[in-house]
This record gives sequence, C-alpha cells and structure tokens, in this order.
Amino acid sequence: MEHEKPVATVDIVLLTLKDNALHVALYPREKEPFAGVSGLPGGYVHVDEDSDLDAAARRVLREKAILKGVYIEQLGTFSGAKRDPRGWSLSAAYLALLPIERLDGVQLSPVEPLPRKLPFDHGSILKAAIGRVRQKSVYSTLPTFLMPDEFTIAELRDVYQIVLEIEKIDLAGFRKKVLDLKAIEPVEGKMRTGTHRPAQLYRRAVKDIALFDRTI
Amino acid sequence: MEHEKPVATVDIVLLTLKDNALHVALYPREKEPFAGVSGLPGGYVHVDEDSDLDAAARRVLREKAILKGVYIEQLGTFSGAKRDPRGWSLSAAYLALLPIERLDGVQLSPVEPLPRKLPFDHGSILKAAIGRVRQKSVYSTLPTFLMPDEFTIAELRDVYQIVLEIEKIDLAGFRKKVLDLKAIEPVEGKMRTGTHRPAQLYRRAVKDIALFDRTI
DNA sequence: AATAGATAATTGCAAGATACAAATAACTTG
DNA sequence: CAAGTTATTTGTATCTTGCAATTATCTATT
Repeated sequence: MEHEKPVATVDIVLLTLKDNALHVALYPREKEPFAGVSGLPGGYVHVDEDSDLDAAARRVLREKAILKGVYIEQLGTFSGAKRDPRGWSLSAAYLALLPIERLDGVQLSPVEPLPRKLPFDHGSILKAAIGRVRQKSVYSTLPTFLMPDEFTIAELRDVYQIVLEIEKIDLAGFRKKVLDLKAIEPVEGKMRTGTHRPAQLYRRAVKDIALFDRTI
Repeated sequence: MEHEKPVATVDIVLLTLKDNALHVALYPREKEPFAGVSGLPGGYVHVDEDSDLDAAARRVLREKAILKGVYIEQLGTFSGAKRDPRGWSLSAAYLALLPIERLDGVQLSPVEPLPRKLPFDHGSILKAAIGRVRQKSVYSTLPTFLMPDEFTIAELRDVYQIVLEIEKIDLAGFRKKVLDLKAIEPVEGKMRTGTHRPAQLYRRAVKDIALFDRTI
C-alpha cells in the first residue's frame, strides 16, 4: 500500500433535555487511551461489520441500548495528526437527539458550561454539535426530536427558548408558524391537564425535520 | 492492530458559474482505479504531510493550481464497503466555490443534467454538494463566492436566480435585504458601464458567509 | 357551589416588511 | 438629440409581526 492509513472512528454527540437544559450523554471509556475517562460514545469503524459510517454510528448507539426514536445526522469529520495519541486519526462525528425518556442510567452532563477534561478533541466536537443544533433550530423543527412522543405547543416553545437561549418567544406567533408548517399534528382528544385549561397534545407529523422559510 | 483500517481519501466538489449555469470541475484520473475517467479532484490523505483533512483538501486544490479566493467547507464524509473497488473506504468531501476567472484550462461540466459515468460515488457526492449550495443559498450570502471580485447587485441577483432556479427575484427587495446585511459594500467610484445607466460595483465585505434571518 | 388561580387559545390592532408596479436616472448608440 | 437599456428609487396595497388583551376551561380552595 502506498500510503499509511489513518485510524478511523465514529463518535456520537447524544443530546437530550434535562432540567430545562441541554445535556450530553457521556460514557466512561473502557480501553486505552483515556481508559476510565468519560467521553463521547464511539469506537473504531469495523470494516467487516459496518456497511458504512452511518451503520457504524447506529451500531455504537445499539451497543449503548439506544434503539429507536433517535434523530441522527452526520455532524462532520474531525481529524489530525495530534488529536489521538495513537497517531493520525479521523473521527466521523454524528449528532443525535432524543427525549430523555429514551435514555436510562446514562451519565448526563450539562453542555453549559462545557464539560472539562473530555478525551481527545471531544470538546471541539461537542461545541460543533451545540452550534449545529442552535443554528438549525433557528429555522427548522429540529427541537421536536428532543420532545417526548406527545407534547403541547407551549412545551415545544419552551424547548426552543432553551435551545436558542431566547427569553420569550410569543406563543401566538409560534403556534401559527409551527402549525402552518404542518410538521406537527394534534393527537385527537388527548389533552395535557393540570390546574388550568387543558392543552391540546401534538405529535410530530413528519419523519424528518421540516424547514421554516424564516426564523422562529 | 485490532481493526483493519479503511482507505481514507478527500474529494473536492469545485463549483463555478459558466454560461449562466453551475458547473463542476472534473479532472481525468491518472491512476487506477478508473484511470483516465474524469472525476472529482481528490486523493489519499497523506498522514506524513497533511496536518488534518482540511489541509489535505487544500493540498489537493494547490496541486490543481488553485491557490486563493476559494470558499471551502466540509461537505460530509462518504463511506462504505462498496464505493471503491479497493475495499472499505471513506472520502471526506469538500465543497468549494470560486469564480470562473480563477479557473484556467479545467474541464467544466454542467451540473444539470448530472454528468454520467463519474467514478466511485462521485455522482452522489456531487448531488449532495448541489443540494448544500441550493439549501444554503436560500438564507445566506454563499453565492457571493461565485462572483468575481467586483460585481453589481443585479449580477448577484442573477446568480441567486440561477443557483436557486427561481424565475425573478424582485430587485428592489433583493437590494434592500443584501445591503441591510452589510455583507457587501460599494467600491467607491467604480461603476459597471454599458448602454444603460451605470451600475454601482460592490465587493464582499466579510470573509465568511453571512446569514439572512429569512429566505431571499 | 362559588371563587381564585393558572395556563390555553383566540383575537385585535399598530407597526413593520414584502411584492409589485411605476417613475425617474444616467448612461450608449445611431 | 431621440431611442433604447438597465439602474435605482419611490409608492402603495397587502401580508406578516409583535404585543397586549380577551376569553376559555380546567383544578384547588373555601
């Protein structure tokens, strides 16, 4: 072979919402380097097992017992001679979102402030992931993937406010924009009750994210 | 080594505007596989030479004598057991835009219809690149990177129309949006002349792309 | 049973943004 | 100098926002 090959891995930034803040799932590393240190879940690409990088990312999630209801997209590939003590390496990073209900017994760290002492360049990867989520949430329904199966419009608005770090998005305008897009639909007859007028529950009406033609 | 490593390459989708249409730069491959077939410029990652993937991409451009005035961003990483006859491989694909003035003696193919018989999965990569350009042009100043150093607002509008495949963007509104963003600035005293009222020439005022808060 | 308190959902309206058309400007060419 | 051409500005009806107020419908408390 003419050229030495870099080490190839995948890493997953698994984000969820807990206590009204974005959190990232971290797992203690089982092997060297950085054995015992908490980092993004990931691992080598298994060329005999994974049909492509997406499959490798799904396998990593599966190994962590995360099977369904996850939004996942490729975030970018991080690379360099120095990011890994084993030598020149590249990591295809994936962004994954899911409601906390689908995560169980996992270490969650708030993304603000950024966790310190992450292995490799996982700090940069996490930062890029948060940037992507923020950017994309401005004009898409990405935050719906942080919601449980059924949610009210006010709850969704709250999640946008948390993700975008905006004080108060007007609920009337938010309702109009989000319903006009037809990306969520009412669950007929189901309401969120409490010491107030019941609120209609909604669910995502489309598999993928939908785009607004302006900012939220 | 525990795991077999995949082959790692970079490929560049170099887009420009020619005859009022998006074109992609293709180069005949010098080596097997697909020797002689025209494809995206690219090559192996050189772990002894490239500090990271971005550096590898810039090296590929440099080898093609493309040195400056190029917008470049990572597009995504394409991968799989079957995309390359040499075995499991991954290619970090980059999107690059530049005005045709900076390209010389290069084979340019229109992207519509998509060129046939591209090697590997270069067809998919090209498709993804065009999708990215279209998507991003809707709400950003990305198309300014297809313009020469100085251009009129009407010329920029025409480029948006070509990229977005939109019939007629109202010039008054376009002018307002693009100037409000302060992403371009007039070149004092320089005008485009012709058999008409002279038009003010503008240049990009910022290094990177700027984002609109709504669609163009 | 009546009332207070809470959030949901709708409505109204002033202010701002947009699309479209028209007017005006400033050149070149015959 | 008139005609042709594109640039640039202006006007205006329409649509979209932001904001506040109103109305709705529940629970909890007295």
